[in-house]
Amino acid sequence: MHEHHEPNTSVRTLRAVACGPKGVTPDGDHAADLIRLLGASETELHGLDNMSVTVRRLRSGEILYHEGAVAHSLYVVRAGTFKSFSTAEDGYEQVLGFSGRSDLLGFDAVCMGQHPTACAALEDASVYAVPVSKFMTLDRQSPSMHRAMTMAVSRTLRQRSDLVDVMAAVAAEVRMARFILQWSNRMRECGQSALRFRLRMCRRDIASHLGVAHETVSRSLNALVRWGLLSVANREVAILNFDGLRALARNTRRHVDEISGAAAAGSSETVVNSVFSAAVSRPRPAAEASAQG
Amino acid sequence: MHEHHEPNTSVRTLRAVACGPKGVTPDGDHAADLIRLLGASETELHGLDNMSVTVRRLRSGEILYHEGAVAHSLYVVRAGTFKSFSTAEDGYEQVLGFSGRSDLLGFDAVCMGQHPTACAALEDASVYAVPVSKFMTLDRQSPSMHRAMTMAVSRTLRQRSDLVDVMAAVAAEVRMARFILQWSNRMRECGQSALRFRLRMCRRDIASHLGVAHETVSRSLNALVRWGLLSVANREVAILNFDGLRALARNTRRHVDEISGAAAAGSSETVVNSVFSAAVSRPRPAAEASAQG
DNA sequence: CGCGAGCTTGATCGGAGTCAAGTGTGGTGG
DNA sequence: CCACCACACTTGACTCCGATCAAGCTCGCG
Repeated sequence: MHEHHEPNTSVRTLRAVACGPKGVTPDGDHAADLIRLLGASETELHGLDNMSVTVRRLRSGEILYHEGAVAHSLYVVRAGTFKSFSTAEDGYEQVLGFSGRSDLLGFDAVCMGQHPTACAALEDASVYAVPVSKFMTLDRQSPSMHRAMTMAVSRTLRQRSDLVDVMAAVAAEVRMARFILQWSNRMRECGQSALRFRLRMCRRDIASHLGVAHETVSRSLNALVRWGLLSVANREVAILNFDGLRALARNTRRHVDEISGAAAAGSSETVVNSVFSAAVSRPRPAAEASAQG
Repeated sequence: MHEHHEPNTSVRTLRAVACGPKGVTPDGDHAADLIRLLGASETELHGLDNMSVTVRRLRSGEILYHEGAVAHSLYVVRAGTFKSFSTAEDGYEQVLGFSGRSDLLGFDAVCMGQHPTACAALEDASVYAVPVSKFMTLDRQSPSMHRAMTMAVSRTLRQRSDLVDVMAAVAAEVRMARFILQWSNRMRECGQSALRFRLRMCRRDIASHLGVAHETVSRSLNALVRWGLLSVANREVAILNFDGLRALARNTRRHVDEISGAAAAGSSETVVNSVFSAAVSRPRPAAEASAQG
């Protein structure tokens, strides 16, 4: 299960990749790349030589860090996709989030010195590694880098809220809709198509992420397809009706009105509209709403 | 709904509060207090005079910041309890977390310049407010403060994972058990009793936090009482069987074995043991577990 | 080609959402 | 001090969604 195909490739600097396992790294270049990745200006690149920014490459399925492992570094995803997860005693794996390019990993370890969660690559991937000690004094060495990293941390926190948003939905189809929309947003932020993309994770991981059984993931996806909102082929997903999807995602209650009934009976286009309107115009007084402020 | 009882008291420096017990207090002392609260050493207190750390007091139910509000400051809870939440179009309120003494609030706003979530005081409370701009250059002015704040951010991230942990549980009683345990931990960290405490939030907020209906919160709490794990009187909670509670909280699947049946039939003590053992020793092969690494 | 993992589909049943009353409980004002 | 009200909380009944168990199916890979 946890095979390490080529252990010697797990940690190495970029120079090391090019020239051999023991090469010295031109850290400055890495630091500049990292700043660029994080979207900050690179006006201040002096003093980065001793930043010790290294690159680590991982194969699909490889572990970036284990749960409970001592935290040496923070990571910024350079390529590929990761899943963060924790494992229960009985082996149940709770997926806490998926991370892609420019996402920060491992920061939740800073406060305890060890990683509270594990992280694994879902495909061949690579990350920048920044030693925690370096991060702490980052502001003095490179304010722009510090600024960028701080932003990344904040973004991480925000993404965690998104996860809650997904799990908060009561109906399985709504969870799925929200998940697809979140993934779509991420794709857009990465400059890729927001309407056609490939899910990098298996159904089981999605299930854990959404808090449903993996059979339910299949059924929910199927439902969205039947309603003409999506087209799904394996892990390839295309959004056919963006507004309809968003309307569905807005539902906060279990019963998704008559959507399922009407849509299941009819077929495609006109049905889509009914889904849209039904999901959008639900003036139900929202008994569950608490405006206690 | 959003009444501001005394607008002039909402934001003030401690100096403004000079009428308080200790008389006039310069900002530097605020910074020192804040560092102390965050648990850092206060070896470097110079250069804190222009830190602009202010104190804001809130009444029960008052909003610290609204969803979408421009982010001026970060906040560290000095006293009281807060809830972070986002509001859906239909008025449904999703509670993202509860925060207490020394918790950091508002950091998820840094990456966008405005608060993605709202925050309200659940009781009379007060916070330290640190301007975002100050935070960015904090390391140069006060490394120890910077260190402490960074730790706080990391802790915030960790707490968000805890929330996922709560919502990930399938059975309602398990969610409740995990929630109670988390709250117990917080109480302990604050130096208060981990076995007896008062929930500061209403059932409805708990429900939103756990991702269940508020009626289910009542029923779940009741179930824990019936099983002899807890005693509940209004918002006062006492943990009667800590290990049993933890055993229950470990369940990852819907069916909590015969706990409910056996416990509902019998009464208290011996039942507790059966709950304990039943919850602990469940060697079921965990079909849902994915050890895909 | 065959194996295995991932994925889909079907059948069943129990838990929890929903609706609907009731029962405190705290705050306000007469 | 009590009446009153709004709100928080509890309890019951009913229905239905989704977890669970159980086969098949598909795809990728050795």
